[in-house]
This record gives sequence, structure tokens and C-alpha cells, in this order.
Amino acid sequence: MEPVPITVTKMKDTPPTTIRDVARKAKVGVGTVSRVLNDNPSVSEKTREKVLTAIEELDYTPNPIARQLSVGRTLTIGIILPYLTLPSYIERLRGVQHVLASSEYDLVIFCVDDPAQKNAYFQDLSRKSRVDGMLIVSLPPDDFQADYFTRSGIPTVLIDSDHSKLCCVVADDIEGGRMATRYLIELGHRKIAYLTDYLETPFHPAMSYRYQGYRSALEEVEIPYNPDYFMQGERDRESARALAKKLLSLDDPPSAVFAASDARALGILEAAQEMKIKVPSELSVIGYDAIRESAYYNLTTIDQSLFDSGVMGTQMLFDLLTNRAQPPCKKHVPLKLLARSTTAPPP
Amino acid sequence: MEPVPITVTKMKDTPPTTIRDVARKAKVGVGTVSRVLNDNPSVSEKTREKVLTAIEELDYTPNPIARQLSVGRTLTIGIILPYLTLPSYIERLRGVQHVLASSEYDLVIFCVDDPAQKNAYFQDLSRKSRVDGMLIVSLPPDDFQADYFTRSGIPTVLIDSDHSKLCCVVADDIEGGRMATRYLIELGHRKIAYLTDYLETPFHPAMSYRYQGYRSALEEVEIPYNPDYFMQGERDRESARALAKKLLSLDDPPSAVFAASDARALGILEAAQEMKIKVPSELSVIGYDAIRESAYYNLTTIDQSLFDSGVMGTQMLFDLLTNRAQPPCKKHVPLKLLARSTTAPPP
DNA sequence: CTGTTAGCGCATTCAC
DNA sequence: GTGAATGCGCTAACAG
Repeated sequence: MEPVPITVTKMKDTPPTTIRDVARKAKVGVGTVSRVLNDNPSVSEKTREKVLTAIEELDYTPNPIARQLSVGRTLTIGIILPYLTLPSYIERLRGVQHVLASSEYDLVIFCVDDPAQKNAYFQDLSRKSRVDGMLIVSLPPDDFQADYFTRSGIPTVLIDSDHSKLCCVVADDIEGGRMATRYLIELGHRKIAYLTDYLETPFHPAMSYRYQGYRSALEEVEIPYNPDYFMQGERDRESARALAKKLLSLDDPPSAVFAASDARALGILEAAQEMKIKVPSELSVIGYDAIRESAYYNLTTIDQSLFDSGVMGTQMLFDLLTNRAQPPCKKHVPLKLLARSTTAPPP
Repeated sequence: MEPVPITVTKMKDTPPTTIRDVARKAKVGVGTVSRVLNDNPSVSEKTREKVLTAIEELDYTPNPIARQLSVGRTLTIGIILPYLTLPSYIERLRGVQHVLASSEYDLVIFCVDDPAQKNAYFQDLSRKSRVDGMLIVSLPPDDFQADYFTRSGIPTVLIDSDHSKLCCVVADDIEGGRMATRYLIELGHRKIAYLTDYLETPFHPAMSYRYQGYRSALEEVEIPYNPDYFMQGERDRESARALAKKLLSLDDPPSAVFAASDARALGILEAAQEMKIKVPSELSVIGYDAIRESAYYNLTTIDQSLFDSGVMGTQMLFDLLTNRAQPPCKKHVPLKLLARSTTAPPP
């Protein structure tokens, strides 16, 4: 198909019609027009009609920027989040969107690709876009930045990260790790492996919290910690598969594996399949996150209510905006164990 | 952890410091302050210093809303897209974000959950949030709505949908369907099945275009169309798997299947595995989309450059904004055949 | 180079 | 009820 020829259809920018045009056309004052625009009851039905038809005929639409300047609110909230590459961010974003959709607020998003950008957004934000409130997902601010947010005066809530000075919505990762491990223990397992991220360089600390939960659940029932059962690796499925193979080739292999994420758990499932190890009869596997795919594989996992964390964070922000709450405050999203069919008592 | 007691730390809203405060403190006029704020060269180094320190001391940050009202631009662009549930939307959004990140523009997103909301956004937008330009993903406007966009005066570009009056970035789905089918033919296949969405109720018409491409490639080499090889079903993997099983149980089963999406292709792979049919030696499978997972399964597929479509759409919008182009104009995203290992000559 | 002023479009007093 | 005036914070045009 040929490129469409560039027709100079574009008309000269006609000066936008303002509230004054409407007032003139309706033969009333601008104040009156403003009143009908804002549903102010103190305007007679007759003049309201006049104004309305004038608006109609002029195809007038009020300028929100001017309105914002006048009332001092923007009716938009901002969200800072990491590059949209992980399903978990999307899921939280959807939660945010869900509550915003039924409000009068708009959402402007700031994606951070790299640490430099993160700092730029964290410290220089109010210059760019005036927002009434701010949501920050999975990006922990340092003390200086947290202070910046509080001093800037714009209400801020952290989702999936934590700071003593700010409002936040977090999952109790220690408890999550404990839940998963306990479940395995209750099924009768004692040889429980843990497959996780590299703990030393935590992008954010959830992974090591889950690990703490794992350790603590073990201690509760006095199962000695076995270093051979602890594996660190990349977050993707492939490396989890490789790691799992090592794990399952041990002289005394574990009867259950707790993976710090569903992606890893799926890798483990594959490794087991390749090694002809039956799940769950010979090996139990539990994941973390409850991503969509996990349902497809019937993976037992910890559901950390990603969507709901977005919802809760946004509601908390609204509470801040309406002075029904003030920082700091902290809320935990509920954790649910989804017992599906990759876990069973040990052989 | 106990809920943190609500400390009334929040100070009374101190009146925000304005450009006038800075002017007063620096003992200059507001114009001068504005000039240094906007890097206007005609300011002596000395006074610039004064102003800068005043800004520093007052911790002043200019009000972007006021600026926007004054200059008549918002430096934000809006994007309307379907509920963020499919990876393809995300991928396009990432492309958009990618080019916006290196610009001075912000992004406000409008997610549409249902048709009613779509119409609301399409017709009532300028009231909500003033944006300098608009991106619309995968949601085809009707003639009335298209007209609304052109008359509203805000530059608009459609990504992954099409309208004769507007600028748009689309994939050539007919060609994509043809590419996939031809590839199979060139490998030597003649019994080629097509697995797709329900064509009658197309949410958007891409699927039927791909089908057209499939048919046309068949005709080119005079392979008669076999209705038994045409299957319609839901978009998910499971139903594709069920369909594929039927297909492969035919008396004269196809030697290759072209799936209208990667999700379906993966379902087919599973069906083949369950039926002990070897891929690609006994059955070739080709998908469409090049989602991430496809790489993992080494699926041969058509890459329709989702990310790039976001990039191109945004660049086109910028061209509109700077008058380097005017509507209508249409661009095709490149299509690439990713020949991986689920395709081979027929047995 | 720099201070002053007039809008940007709307909401909101305050009188009438 | 309704019109006129004032201000939101900033930019830009105009004097000086």
C-alpha cells in the first residue's frame, strides 16, 4: 500500500472557545457559566438552560488546566514503578487502575529503567508534573528521599517497599516464607530445599525475608538447616531448572522444594519431569506469587494478593488525601496459601 | 506488628512559595526569575546567581500547572488502552514509554475495562485531562469518534488499529498470515491447518486478516482449502490444546499447523506431546506474536514487533506535534519470521 | 540586561 | 439569582 499523500487538511488553529465565549453567547456572566459547569444549585433553571444550549452550540469544553490552577488540585495521581517487565508490577498497576477508574483521578506513570532515573524521579518530581498524590511501587526510597517526599507535601504511599516515615502497603514476606515451609512440614516433609535469588545483592529485600521465614519454620520444629538444600540463582525458569537438577541429583535429595517465585517453581517442575521424578508423589514443589501461569500448572503457591496491594495502596492514598489518615502507617496485604496439586506427603 | 499510632505530625499547609517570593528574596523582578528558570540567556551571571541562591534557600519549585496554563502546552500525552491483561498491550506500552522517557513528556494512561468506558474516553476526553497528544492502542474508533478526535484538535495516533481519517501504526496481518503459511509451504507442507479465534465476532479484525493471508498463500500455489483444517476457538492455551487434539485425530491429519497466536501454538505443542507426535519431525507448528515464552519453547513464530509499534506510534505522534506530518498517515510495523525449531519439512 | 504588566481560563468572593 | 472583580502562578511582550 502506497503511503498516503500528505494532504494539508489541517486547519489553522482556531482559538479555543473559552468560558467567556459561552457567557457572551448566553448573555450571562462568566460566573454563571462557571456555576452551571460545577452544578452549583443557586442558578435558575431558565438561565441554566440558556447556558447549556450555548455550551452545546459552541461545542465548548472547559480547560482542565485552568481549572486546576484555580482550585489548586490536579485530580491526578502519579505512580513510579520499575520498567514494566515483570507480571507482578503489572498486576499491582491493574489494582491501582481498578480503584482509580471509579474515581475522578487520572494516573500518570513514571517508569524507571535504571537507578539514575529512579533518583531523578524521586528528587525532582514536583517540577515535572503536579500531582495530588504519589504511589511508589517496589522502589525503596532512602532516608533522604523519604524526607523529600514528606517535605514536598504531596501525600505518598509505598507499595511493596517500606520506610519508617512513610505510608506503605507491604506483604509480610517472612510470614509468607514461613507459611510455605510450614505447609510442607505439616505434610510430613523434613528434607525441604529452598531455591531463591542471590541474597547478597538484593534489589529489594523480599527474597531474604522469605528465606528468614523458611529458616524460622524449620527451627520451630527443630529440623536442622541443611546448606546443601539452599540454592541461589537467577530469577528465570531456565536457571532454576538447572539448579533443581543439581538438587535432585544429591545423594540425599530433598523431598520438597520451596521456590522463592513461581517462575522458579515451574523450572523445578520441568527438571523433575526430565528426571522422571513424579510430582507430587515423589517430590513436592511450592512456589510464590500466584502468577497466572501457576494456575495452569496447578502449582501450589503463596498468593500475595498483588492486585489487592495496588487497590489497598490507592485507597490508603485517598485516605491521606482526605485527611483520614496521616503518615506513617503500614498495612499488610493478606497472604494466602493456594494448596493445589504439586504438593503431597513425602513418599 | 501493631498499627503505628497516628501522630499528628502533619504541619498546617504552609502556603506554597511562588515565583514572587523568589523575586522578592533575590530583589529582582518576577520576569527575571522566570528567565533563569527557563534558561533565557539574556540574564547576567551575577543576577542569575542571586536568583539561584534564593531558589535554593526557599526550596522553591515552580508550579507546572501555572506554567502549562501560560504556555498552552501540557507536555503530557495520553494513552488509551484495553485493560492491561495481555502481554501484547504491555509490550506496546513499554515501547511508548521507552521513547517518552527520553523526552520531556509525561504519560497519563486511561485503561478501558468495558465498551462503555471506551466510549466515555473516546468522546469526553478533553474535559478530563488536557493532553498535547493522544495514543490509542488496539481500540478502533468508529467514524463519529474519529471525527471527534480530528475536530478536537489534539493530535491522535492509532496503534494496532486503523481508520482512514487518522494516523495509525499497524501490522500487515494479511501479509503476516501469508508469511507464516508460505514458510510452511516452502518447507514442503501441503496439509496446513489454521487455528484461530472466532472470526465472526472479531474484537478487532487482525485475526481474520491473518486468515486471509493464510488463504491467499494457499491459493498462490493452488493448494485447495480444506475446511477440516480450519479450527476456531477461544484464545487460551487449553482450548487450543483441545482443538489441536481433534485436528490431529483426523483420518488425514495435517502435517503443519499455523496458530493465530503463540498461546495457541503452545497448546498445540502440548497436544502433540500428549499424543506422542514428535515436533517438528512429524508435525510442524508455527505461532504468531513472538511473546517471551515462545523463545523458551523454541517456537517458530511471526514477530510483529510489538515494542516497536509503541515506539513508532509515539514518534509519529511527535511528528504530528511538531507539524512534520499531518493526518491521515499510515505506517506498517515490520514483520519478521522467527524460524526456530518447531518447524521442519514434512515426514 | 531587567522590572512591570497583561493575560492564560477558570473559580470564587462580594455586592447588587 | 446573577454580574463584576480578584487571584491562582507563571510566561511573554513591552518599556526602560
